[in-house]
Amino acid sequence: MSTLSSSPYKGTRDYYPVDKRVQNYIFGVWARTARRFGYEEYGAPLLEPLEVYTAKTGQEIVSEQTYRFTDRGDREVVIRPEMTPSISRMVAARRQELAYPARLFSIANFMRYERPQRGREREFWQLNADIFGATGPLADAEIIELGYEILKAFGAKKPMYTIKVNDRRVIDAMMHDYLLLDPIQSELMVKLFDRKNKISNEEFRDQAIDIFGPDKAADGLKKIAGLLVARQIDELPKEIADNPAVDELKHLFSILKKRHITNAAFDITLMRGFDYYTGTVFEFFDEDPENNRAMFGGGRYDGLVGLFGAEPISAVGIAPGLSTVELFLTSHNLLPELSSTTEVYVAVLGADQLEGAQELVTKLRAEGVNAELDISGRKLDKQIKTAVKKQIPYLMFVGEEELKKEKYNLKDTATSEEETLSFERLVTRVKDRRRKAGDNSDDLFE
RNA sequence: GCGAAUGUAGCUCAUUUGGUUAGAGCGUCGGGUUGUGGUUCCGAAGGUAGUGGGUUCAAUCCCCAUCAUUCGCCCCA
Repeated sequence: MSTLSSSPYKGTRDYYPVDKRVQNYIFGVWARTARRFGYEEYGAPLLEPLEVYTAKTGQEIVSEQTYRFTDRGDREVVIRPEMTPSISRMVAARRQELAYPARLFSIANFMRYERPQRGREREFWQLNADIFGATGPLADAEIIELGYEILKAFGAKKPMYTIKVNDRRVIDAMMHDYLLLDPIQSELMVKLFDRKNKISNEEFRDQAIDIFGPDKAADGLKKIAGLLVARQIDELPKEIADNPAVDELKHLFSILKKRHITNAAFDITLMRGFDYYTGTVFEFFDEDPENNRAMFGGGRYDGLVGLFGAEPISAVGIAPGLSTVELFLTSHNLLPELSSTTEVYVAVLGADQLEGAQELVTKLRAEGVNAELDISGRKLDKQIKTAVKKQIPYLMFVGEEELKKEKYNLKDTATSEEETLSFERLVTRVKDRRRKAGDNSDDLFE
């Protein structure tokens, strides 16, 4: 007889209270920032019909990287691997009734059948924030600003990361009008650009030659070299600069500059997928040498809502992931000490005082204080150790004398400071701390 | 899907040219203190060495398979 394994399914994580605190902290910052920008929360089903994804995503991705099954009614079903198709479906379904521009966000979990790696799990959590029904650089800038403000709310400084920006139409112009590539070559070249920062210049050159073919390689390489020295939009070659998207990009950067988002820059090598993006694309990059990676990104996808039989509705969105943000916060030492949501641990001095302590805890709870009572009857030092281990901010001692005088010793478990307070003062003290700490635990559900 | 490394107590690691009962620190639990922890002292529990098979008189150690974790590739909606 074999024993059951206690480890979680491959690529998934267990969230014990200590982990859940971190998760709730991050979710709380996401939700608060999104609400501050006027976004309202929505929810969508965990399962979607297979067609929702096959319509717009590469076949390989849907068939090999999704959790899919046939339900009892012979329907092909997929566990959602992302939110964008679901929210596009929802917007299409109510396209006549929604008030535009519609600003929507959700925080949800997703599953992809992939090889787990650092910062990439099979089950993962994301914030999705999107604007529907607004075209142009103002909407694009707002979405980027939302990402910027989220990182600011975590305490991130501008030098810690950069925001790379490009435009799908600029990419198309570059591949088609400037490099004169056919669609198949373009796709390969896009992937090659995507890998550019991961491979050596020699490898890049050799693979580029393969794509161009022997006849056009020399000319093509010269053109690419010209592109790569262009760090500014103004330096782009004429064939690309004539594209209307370039003016919009310039406008976008001028808006970002007015918002003091100075760590955003044009990056011709930013590709970011190629299936449903139609305009601006962007990515937030961690600049820490230990964790130099794309954190999250987003872009404009004006064609997706129209796939659900409705007239097209423009859309732009951003999707930060939990594990990459957590890695960023950890590598820059931005994660705060998070204590228990329980605020007061009531230690009982003498087993015969349990009844009086119980009544007191009930009173605390009635005042809205999160309070836990030690019912173990153990010695005092054990009770204290338990409270400290649970990282409960306050410890309250209840014994015969305290109950008689109605004065209680309240100990701050972090500083060891202890003071004697009346019940009312004690409740005020606990609530003051809560306000100062900026309750970050469960306001998601307010 | 491909390549590499790793797998010994809850955690971090010892131990082997293959040889009695696999050790330590931290942690956990109990006690020295009948009202104060994060600093002491004493004691205890906890392991079929990831799992399965093979070689051998004998395997934690060598070989094969498998699973898991980590790193890289592919991919990354």
